[in-house]
Amino acid sequence: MRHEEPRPILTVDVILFTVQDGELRAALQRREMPPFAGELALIGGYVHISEDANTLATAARVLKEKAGLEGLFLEQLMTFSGPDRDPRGWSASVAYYALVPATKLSLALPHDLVLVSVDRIEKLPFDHNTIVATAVQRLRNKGAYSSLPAYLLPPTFTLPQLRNIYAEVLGVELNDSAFRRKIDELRLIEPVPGQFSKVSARPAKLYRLRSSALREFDRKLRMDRI
Amino acid sequence: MRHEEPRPILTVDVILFTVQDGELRAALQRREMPPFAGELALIGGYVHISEDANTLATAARVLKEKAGLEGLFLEQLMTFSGPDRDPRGWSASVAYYALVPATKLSLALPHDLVLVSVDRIEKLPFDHNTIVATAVQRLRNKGAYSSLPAYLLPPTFTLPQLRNIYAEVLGVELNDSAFRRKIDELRLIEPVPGQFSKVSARPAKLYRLRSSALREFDRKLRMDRI
DNA sequence: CGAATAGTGTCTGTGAGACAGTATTCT
DNA sequence: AGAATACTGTCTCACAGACACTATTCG
Repeated sequence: MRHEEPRPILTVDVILFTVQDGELRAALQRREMPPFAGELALIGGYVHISEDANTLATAARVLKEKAGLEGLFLEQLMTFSGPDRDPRGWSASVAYYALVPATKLSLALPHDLVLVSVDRIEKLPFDHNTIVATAVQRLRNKGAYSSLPAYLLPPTFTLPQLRNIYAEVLGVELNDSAFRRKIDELRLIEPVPGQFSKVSARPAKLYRLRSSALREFDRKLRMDRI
Repeated sequence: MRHEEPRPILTVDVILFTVQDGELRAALQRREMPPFAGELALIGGYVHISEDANTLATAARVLKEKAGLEGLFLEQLMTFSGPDRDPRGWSASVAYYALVPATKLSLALPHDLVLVSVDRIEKLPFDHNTIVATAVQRLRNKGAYSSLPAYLLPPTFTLPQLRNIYAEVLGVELNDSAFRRKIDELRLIEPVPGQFSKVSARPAKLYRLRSSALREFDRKLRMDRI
């Protein structure tokens, strides 16, 4: 019997993504407490068994308490574990990733949050570099066959904006007419009647997601031959 | 500060899949210890922080100790958590799924393991019904665009066997010539020179996976319109 | 008017389903 | 020979990329 073994530490980490200035960026926060106090790391925290219904609730609470953000797309990534990832001892961290439109973020960006391009992230404490890399991979992969990138846009958006956000997430250029055809077929979005965006040369129709739920396709949007 | 809060319980559960008699089945085991002693449940156990390098190692150890199986395809599914899923208190279970060829299993099926069709699983303790349902969904989904179903076959197999295992995992019939074309294009497999299977009317060429790693495609094998 | 961006129409190559037809073994 | 299963060839339709073309606004 090994009932005497201490229990592992259980934490939650959140990778908060946004697209800003045409770049996919992740939010990092300067740690207040040890270990690694003062260093930039993922937003995270302990599971509070007295108040959290599950680790998803922990992630949502941590996002609210530490970044002041609510109502975001939030999904479990995977769990990272081991004896050495945290100096306090054998630990497991359930990682979540969240998507926030840059517009929502710019209203009130918390002072201690830094947005860093995912291609320019320095060495982070714990195994946070691995976690971020895994999250980026998941986002790029899932972005190619789901409505996921749309959660990086405000509730209403134009077709060029949608195409650009997909292109930025996937890191490729997208054929405009093929993209329109595909999005049309999939019936992902619907026009907002009578509304036009006027930020560019010619006003563009405004659309919104037809359903707030994440939807997946059966083919990838961009099918680069391997 | 909440340092006084007790830590959550951390366990690992494994959904062991096989295809037997043309059915996708999951392994269940009668529990020796409370809670729910004597009931059928998923194979699982505590993380042993003194010996497990991470929860993947826990899953592999549990599979070996409780089912006598090693060297299987084994991948993390997701983590399930909450205050009520385990009567012992707030707990998190990192779920893994494993694939085993029926041939390997029939050599020495542990006495206390039961294989149940995933369509006929009764009420299980904990939240194990949810875990199994999630695993089946993942297997069906990922099976459609990866070499995953091949891990349900022995190291060498024929093309009809491969087609059947995909069809059984996906729950659909597959067009034979389209399947051959696709598998050929993807270069997933290579012939084993001079080897033939003689179980059916006409001997069939034997193949093996070209790489032991899981490979994904950019299109689903079967594209049922939604 | 021309620049810039939004949106449409059409040609073409490729890939997948359907299915007929051929090959090889067994009884 | 005929049944059963393995394998191949071909026709056709649908879909995605390419790209030219039209539309609408602004300076």
